[in-house]
Amino acid sequence: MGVVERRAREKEQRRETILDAAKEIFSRKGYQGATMEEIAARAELSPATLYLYFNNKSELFASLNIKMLAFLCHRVEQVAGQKGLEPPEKVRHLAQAMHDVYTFDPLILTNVLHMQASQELMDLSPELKEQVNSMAARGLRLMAGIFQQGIEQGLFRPYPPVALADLVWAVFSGLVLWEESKHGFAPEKDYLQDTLELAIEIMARGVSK
Amino acid sequence: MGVVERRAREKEQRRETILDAAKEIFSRKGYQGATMEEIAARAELSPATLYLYFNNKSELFASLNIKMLAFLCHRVEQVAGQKGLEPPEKVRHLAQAMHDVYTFDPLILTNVLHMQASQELMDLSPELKEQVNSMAARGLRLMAGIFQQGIEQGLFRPYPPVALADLVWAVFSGLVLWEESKHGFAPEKDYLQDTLELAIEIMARGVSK
Amino acid sequence: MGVVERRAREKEQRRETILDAAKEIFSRKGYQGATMEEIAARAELSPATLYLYFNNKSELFASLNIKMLAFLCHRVEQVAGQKGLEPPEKVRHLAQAMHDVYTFDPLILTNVLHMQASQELMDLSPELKEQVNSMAARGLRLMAGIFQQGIEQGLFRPYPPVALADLVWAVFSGLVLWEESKHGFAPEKDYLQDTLELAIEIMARGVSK
Amino acid sequence: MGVVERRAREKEQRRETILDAAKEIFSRKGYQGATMEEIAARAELSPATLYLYFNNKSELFASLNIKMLAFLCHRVEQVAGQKGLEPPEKVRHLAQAMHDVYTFDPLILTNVLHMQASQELMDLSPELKEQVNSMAARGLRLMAGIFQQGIEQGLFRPYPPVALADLVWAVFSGLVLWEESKHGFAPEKDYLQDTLELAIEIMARGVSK
DNA sequence: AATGAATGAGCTTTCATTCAT
DNA sequence: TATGAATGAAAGCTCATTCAT
Repeated sequence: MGVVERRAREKEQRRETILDAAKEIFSRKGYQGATMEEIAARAELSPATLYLYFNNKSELFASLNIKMLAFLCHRVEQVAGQKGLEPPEKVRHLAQAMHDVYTFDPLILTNVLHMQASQELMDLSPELKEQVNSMAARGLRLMAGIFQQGIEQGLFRPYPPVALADLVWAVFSGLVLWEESKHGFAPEKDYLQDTLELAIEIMARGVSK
Repeated sequence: MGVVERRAREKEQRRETILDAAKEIFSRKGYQGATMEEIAARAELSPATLYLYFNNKSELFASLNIKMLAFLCHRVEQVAGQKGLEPPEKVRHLAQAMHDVYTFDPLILTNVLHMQASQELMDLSPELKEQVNSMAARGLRLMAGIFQQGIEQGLFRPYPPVALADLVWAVFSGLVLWEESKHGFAPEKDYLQDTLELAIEIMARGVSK
Repeated sequence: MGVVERRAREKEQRRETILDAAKEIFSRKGYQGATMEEIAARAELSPATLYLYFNNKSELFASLNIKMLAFLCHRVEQVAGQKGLEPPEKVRHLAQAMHDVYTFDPLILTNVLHMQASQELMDLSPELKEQVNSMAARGLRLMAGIFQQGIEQGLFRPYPPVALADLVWAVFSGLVLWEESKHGFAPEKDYLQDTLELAIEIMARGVSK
Repeated sequence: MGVVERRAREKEQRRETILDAAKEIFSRKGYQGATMEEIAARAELSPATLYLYFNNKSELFASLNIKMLAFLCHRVEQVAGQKGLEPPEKVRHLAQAMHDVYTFDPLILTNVLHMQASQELMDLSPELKEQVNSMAARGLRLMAGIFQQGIEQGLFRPYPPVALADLVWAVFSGLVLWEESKHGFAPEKDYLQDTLELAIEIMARGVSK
């Protein structure tokens, strides 16, 4: 492995460092509240350096979201692609997968949704925009597919599949927001697990005949 | 009806105009993203005029939230205070009430939660801070009370009532976020009703023995 | 005295009310620090009303200074015009007169000097500008006259009279500034008298052969 | 002399450039009247740049005053510490020292006194506040010490030493204000020297038995 | 490649001034 | 005559972004 390769790996590592820092700051302060300077400080770099890796603030944010969406898609894909699993089982696995995602980073969805909501404001390059959108769509399509399969096998009520995917999304988002709300309302942590279980049941219930 | 009265009514109306504009903008852009200039433009006023009615940006935001919380509390109170209604019925009514609130303004909770999350950053006057917090607490206490009553009557599983109130909150927030997400993912509107029904069932299920 | 006269007197009274309020506020906050709103509040009037009596902030300030200068000139005139008084006596009386002025309003000179210093910045009407300048000049001329007389009678050293008048001014200003400085350095009040006495001596000493 | 050193020196130089510009503008317009934009323009920098060197307007003003007070303290210290000098001589030297300070920058005291007067209004960091106050106190203590010594040796009348230091201060301030007043009254420059001499005599006279 | 330094653009906020009533 | 309400203009300050080194 020559110098070129090492350089490339180093560069990739820096990128990750920055994305990690960005995740931390964007999560805590929101997109508008975060400053490039603060992200740079957390990454132990100068603000100017960030611009060597990302064209501007919104592309940094977008790249972060793509990374997170990729992880989410990956997990959902695993579930969707699992052979020899009945749809109801898959739904359970799906919920578990989403819980994993949530555990991996509780703020994924807050961010992703925010990205979606204000996409028109950000001046992303067309490629990035495309990437974000297609990835989000893919995640939903995968989820919808699971429910669709169940419907086709006559196991699920024929709720329009998109709506069900949205339900997953919604309940999951509930968890996220709920988590956030605790800064103010402060229930005990453990009820998250209870809530998750209920959410799984809802999903299963909502789709099984 | 003297001049003074008309003046007072006009003033109150302006306040409402501003709060409406603020709701619109804060909802779309978030607290940090919204600018006083934009809010003023939407209210068809000059930015300076906003400061005749609100001391600063955060107090405008806080006032908006207080108004929304007041409406929410009012509705929940109606349900909680309804005589001759069994707790399970009340839970159904509660869900309906929250749907009303949601219909009245789909963005209530997004804002309120954001307010809770970043409260420490805003330099609110102590009075306003107190008002926001006590109102939020009151809303939760009312909801918790409904479940508590059910538990005491042996009709509900003894989930800690706070957790249940949080569940309501969480699922409801899910609806909100879900709604938001549609800016990006755009499912059809009507599924909201389905989701709500499911949410009602969850709540009933989660609490009935 | 008809209605017209009463109206005129009332109007004059309002003017005085405003000038009093202005004196208070300008003294405490300085020209730039004072706001029309604060002055209006102190005069128990609306800001708009101030503009019925004065064209703008600087003319209000200028009018105030003219009033104060008038009082100062009046006192100095009394001393200068006193028959049968030898110049050395007159100097003593002059110092006393200035002390009276100072007692009447300790901030006269701070204000007047500020006015002089930044005159070019204020957009005064030519008439007001003229009035302020001629009044200040008259005050100095009167003081200079006293010393001049002494010199002509061979009683005072032939210091250029303007310089001596300036000395009076300077020492007196010292008192003013000194008073101001006490907000920070806080010596006891009574030493003002001592200092004044010394100042009188300086003045007498500086001019007597 | 590495890059780091040169950077540091350049940075220090910029700071000085800004302080010089600030001195000029604050002196002419006063604290409230001066604008950051004007100061920046004079320093041939953008307003934003000022904030790289000073946290805000009041800290810039405070830093300026600290610098000036430091110079003043330094000069007074030299006089106070001079061995083999009788108190009366020291008073003369003190007056000369203050004249030096005045020559170095005629506006030192105008600024410093203004700072003292409105200190409570400015939101300085506690450290800066402490620095300004302790430095001003130190200057006065040094001056008072000189007179105290004379009193203890029975050479001066037992005027409370603080009052005497204040007298020095006051007369000196008179010079400053007087200088200011000339923008309006414009006597010739040279009389400053005469006035100074008289001031020296006052001080000597005021304190010698 | 990395950064210290600089800045233009924009935001919140204030205030002298105006005007309809 | 008096004023409540409104606002243009400007001030302090922040921050994404650039550029010389």
